[in-house]
Amino acid sequence: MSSSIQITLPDGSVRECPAGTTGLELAKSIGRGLAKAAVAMTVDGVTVTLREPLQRDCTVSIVTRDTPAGLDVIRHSAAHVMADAIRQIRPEVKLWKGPPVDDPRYGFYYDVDLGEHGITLDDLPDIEQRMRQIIKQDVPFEREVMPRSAARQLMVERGEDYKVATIDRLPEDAEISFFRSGEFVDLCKGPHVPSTGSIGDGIAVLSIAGAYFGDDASNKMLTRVYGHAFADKAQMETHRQNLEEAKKRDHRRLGTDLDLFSTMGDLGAGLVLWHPKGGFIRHKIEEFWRQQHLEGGYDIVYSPHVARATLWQTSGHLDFYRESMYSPMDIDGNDYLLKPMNCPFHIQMFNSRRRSYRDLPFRWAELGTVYRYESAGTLHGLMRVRGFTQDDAHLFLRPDQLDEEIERCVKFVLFILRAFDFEHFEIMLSTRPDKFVGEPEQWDTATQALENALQRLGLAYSVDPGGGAFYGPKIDVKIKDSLGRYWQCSTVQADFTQPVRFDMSYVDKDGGRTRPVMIHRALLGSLERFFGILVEHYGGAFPTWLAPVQATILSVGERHAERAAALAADLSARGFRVVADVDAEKIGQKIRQHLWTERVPFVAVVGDQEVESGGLAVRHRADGDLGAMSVEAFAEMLSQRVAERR
RNA sequence: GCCGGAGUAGCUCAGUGGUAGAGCAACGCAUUCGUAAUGCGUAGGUCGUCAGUUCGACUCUGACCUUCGGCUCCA
Repeated sequence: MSSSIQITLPDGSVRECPAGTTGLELAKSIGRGLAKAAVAMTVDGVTVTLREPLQRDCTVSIVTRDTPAGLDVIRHSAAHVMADAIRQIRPEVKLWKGPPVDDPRYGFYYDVDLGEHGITLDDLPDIEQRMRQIIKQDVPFEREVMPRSAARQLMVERGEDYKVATIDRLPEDAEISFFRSGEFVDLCKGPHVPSTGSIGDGIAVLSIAGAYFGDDASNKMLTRVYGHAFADKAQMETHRQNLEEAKKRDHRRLGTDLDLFSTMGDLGAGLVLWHPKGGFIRHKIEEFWRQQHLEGGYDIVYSPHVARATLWQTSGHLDFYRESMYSPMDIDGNDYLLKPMNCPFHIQMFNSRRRSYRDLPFRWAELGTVYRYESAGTLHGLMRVRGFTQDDAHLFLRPDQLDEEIERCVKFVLFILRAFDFEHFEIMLSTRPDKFVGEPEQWDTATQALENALQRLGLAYSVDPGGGAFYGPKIDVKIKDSLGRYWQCSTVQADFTQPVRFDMSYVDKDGGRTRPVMIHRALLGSLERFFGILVEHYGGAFPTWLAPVQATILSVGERHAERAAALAADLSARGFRVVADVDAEKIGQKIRQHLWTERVPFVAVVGDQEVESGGLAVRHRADGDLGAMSVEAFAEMLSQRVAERR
């Protein structure tokens, strides 16, 4: 204690302190404001609790509550306090784990086992109330290190079976630490805030769900309680508002409100009805898609919805994914299956005649409707369905064409997504799974080709080890929905395996037979899912080029009805989607109806002034009042927007 | 598939062991109005489905279907 140590701070300054100085003391010595905002500290790169005494020369930065690292600590501590609260209400509870999570909806959870009588939504306010009490009591979080036997005994005594199991699974040399706050003690690496008061009042207990012990579906299911914590109450309030806002943008809500689609019960789960307005938007998406493919060197092909089981036997689907396919139907004594993928058909097209190296690459694209028997519990609006249309394409290449074509595909993906105003995606490189076909060397080559493409294009990506398809590695692009969930849309997959299974070949320069390489790729992924994401992305307010109705002409009074109808007819004849509203309603009501409720991009008002001038008073949903203009000017404006796809 | 909610009018929801209500939307009438809700009226429901308990079930019980929040899964 007598000796002093040198502490280097983030600004480079060095402080001389007595050895054994704690983070709390250090923070106080730097400034009161900092001490108040401090929740943990990073010592030589390792984040620890502020109660930790500093014994050696080191570099220290104080972690404050408003930083991502600080919030992580607050949320972790809040999880402990929540477990404490649940334990006070239900002493028989057995705890499993309660980490902070990186999810926009929730900050942390705790998995608990409550035996016969789980908790219900009605219990959540009580838990939150109890948490607030514990926070108010400002109980210190104290770290304790114990030998394995003592740690085990403590958990056995407290009936924490899951914690005992956790201890038993810790490696031999692991340091076993606990954090104690009052009566509550939990096996934990930490770090935690110095005392429960530091968590603050920006907390909430939000929802409950089931979760498997050990994240393994063959294990018992426990109760997961989700909560959130922020640096302060105002941020928690903002978060609640964001959740409300996201709810309003939820594609299922908007799909009903705007009459875009439905997934009504009698159809069967996971099947979608596209209503006229949703169908029209899909039509525009498909139109754009076809045009871009034809311009991009693709050919458009079609294939049937069912095929004989033998085809799926050859492709390997029956061996690998039978349980994800709809049951077979008996046709003339043969089993037929609904297609879960389009690739075997395109391969059959390739094999339908002799191919030359001169013809490659083939780029064959299809909007192919596939059926997959997804588990009932995973179905979700348009995002996860059982019948959907893939914007699929298969490229058949000479091996030397692989690198270039992969790069082309990835570029195409980005171009298409950007056309729909998506700028933020998550790119993932998925490598060889445990269950795979083909040769490891081929996998390496293909993985390298994918990685090269990402690097040449300068794209940030992460690696998902073992996340590849059974036939090859892939690049996946995910898009975020309004609730912060990521959904996979685009995919580019290399495949050396299907060509072998289907014994594909082309005639090479020297007259010999060579095996082609395949790329599977989808840009939008599933039209259903993409549409769902698009609805949320635009909040139902589709840009002019996609909007089912681009403009509504509103008559002010009865004497303007004829003129309004004529203008709508005129603009319709020019190829725009324009209707007139000549109801005897007030203009404010009509504006509200069309611009805000139905989210039509433009309204144009026709009253005495406009009848006289022959023009329109135009207003845009987002850009506001655009003033009076002639029909020609308005038509020009619409054309401009459509041409620019906005 | 698993855990836990929910299903009443087109939508959002209230309601009770004795065969149902509100607001918005729809429709009709009146109003003819200048940029985010005009008034009055009418109509609309086998209370998810099927069984069971009961004198009687929308209400209680069970199964199933659908759906919501997660978990597992996602070629």
